[in-house]
Amino acid sequence: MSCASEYAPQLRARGYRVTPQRMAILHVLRHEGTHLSPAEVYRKARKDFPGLTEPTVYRTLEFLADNGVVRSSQSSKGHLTYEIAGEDHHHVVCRICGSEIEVEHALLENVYKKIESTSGYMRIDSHVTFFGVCPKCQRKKL
Amino acid sequence: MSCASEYAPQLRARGYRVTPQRMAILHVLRHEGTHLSPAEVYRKARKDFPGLTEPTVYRTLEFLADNGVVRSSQSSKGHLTYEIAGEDHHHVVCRICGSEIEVEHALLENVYKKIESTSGYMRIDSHVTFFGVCPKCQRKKL
DNA sequence: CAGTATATTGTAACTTTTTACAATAAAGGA
DNA sequence: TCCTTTATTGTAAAAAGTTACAATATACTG
Repeated sequence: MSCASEYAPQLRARGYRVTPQRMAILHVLRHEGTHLSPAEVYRKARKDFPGLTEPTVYRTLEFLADNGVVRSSQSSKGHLTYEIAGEDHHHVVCRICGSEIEVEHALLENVYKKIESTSGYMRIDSHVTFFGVCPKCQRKKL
Repeated sequence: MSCASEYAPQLRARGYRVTPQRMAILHVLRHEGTHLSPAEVYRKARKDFPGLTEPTVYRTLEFLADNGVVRSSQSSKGHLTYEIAGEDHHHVVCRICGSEIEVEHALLENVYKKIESTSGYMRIDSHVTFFGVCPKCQRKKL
C-alpha cells in the first residue's frame, strides 16, 4: 500500500482510473522533494514498474497536472518539470547556473487578482518561474 | 539594407558576429507582430536564406534571447516561442483554447522588486506567461 | 463473480530539439 | 587586400517529446 494511493479516491470520483503506471509515477514524485524532468521520472518509475513506457509518462504527467495533483514548472532551459502539488509556491531560477529557490505565493496573490479583473481571464493558478541571477553568479561576474 | 541590421552594431560591439542567418531570423521576427515557434521561424526565414538549418535556428533564437534582442515565452503546451523584445509585457494564455492577451509590465514591477530583495536573485527580467481561462471558454463551461 | 463500456496503455512511427565536431566565414590587423 | 583568429555554421546522429490506433484492463453493472 503505497502512499501514492492516497490520491486514488479523488481520481476515481472524477471518473478516472487508478493504474499501476499512475501509482508508480506518483510514488516517484511523492518521494522526491523537488521537481523532475519527464526523463528522470521515467527512469525512476521504471524501477517500480518495469513495463512503463515514455508516452505513458508524458501523458500521465500532463494528466496529473490537469487534475491538480502535480504542478509543472520550467527549467532554466525552458523545459517542463514536475513536482507534487503542495504548498503553493513559485520558482526563481538562475539563468547562469540553473540554481533555484522558491517564492511563496502570497507575493503574487494581488497580481493574480489584478490580472483576473483587468483581463477577464479567470482561474489563473499557474505556477510561475522567474529567471534571474543568483547571488553566487553575481559575484562571479564582477 | 534590412531593418534587422539595426541590431548589427550592438552585436559586433559585444564581440559577436553578424551573419546572414541571424539577420534572416531577426527579419522574420521583426515583421511578425507576435511570437513564433522555432518551426515557424525556420519555415519563414528559409525564404530569405534557403540554406538555413534547424540547429542554427534554435541556437540563434537562444542567442538573441540571451542578448535581449528577442524575448521567449511559453505556448499553452509549454513550448518556447519567440518575439522581438519591445515594450515590456507578459502574457495570459487560455489553458482551454490557447487564446492569449498581453499584460503590461507595470502590474508586475513591484513583485519583481520584492523578489529581488527577498531572494537575493538580481536582474529578474523574464517574461512571464500566466495560464487561465478566457472569457469565451468560461461561458462554454457553464 | 462474470460481462460490458470505455479509459488507459503499448507499439510504432514521426516530429521536434539537442549535441559534437569538422568546415566555414566574419572581423580585425598587417 | 590578404592573413589570422575564432565565432558561427552545417552535418550527422542522438535524445526528447508527440501522435494514431489497436490491444488491454479498470471499474461499474447485474
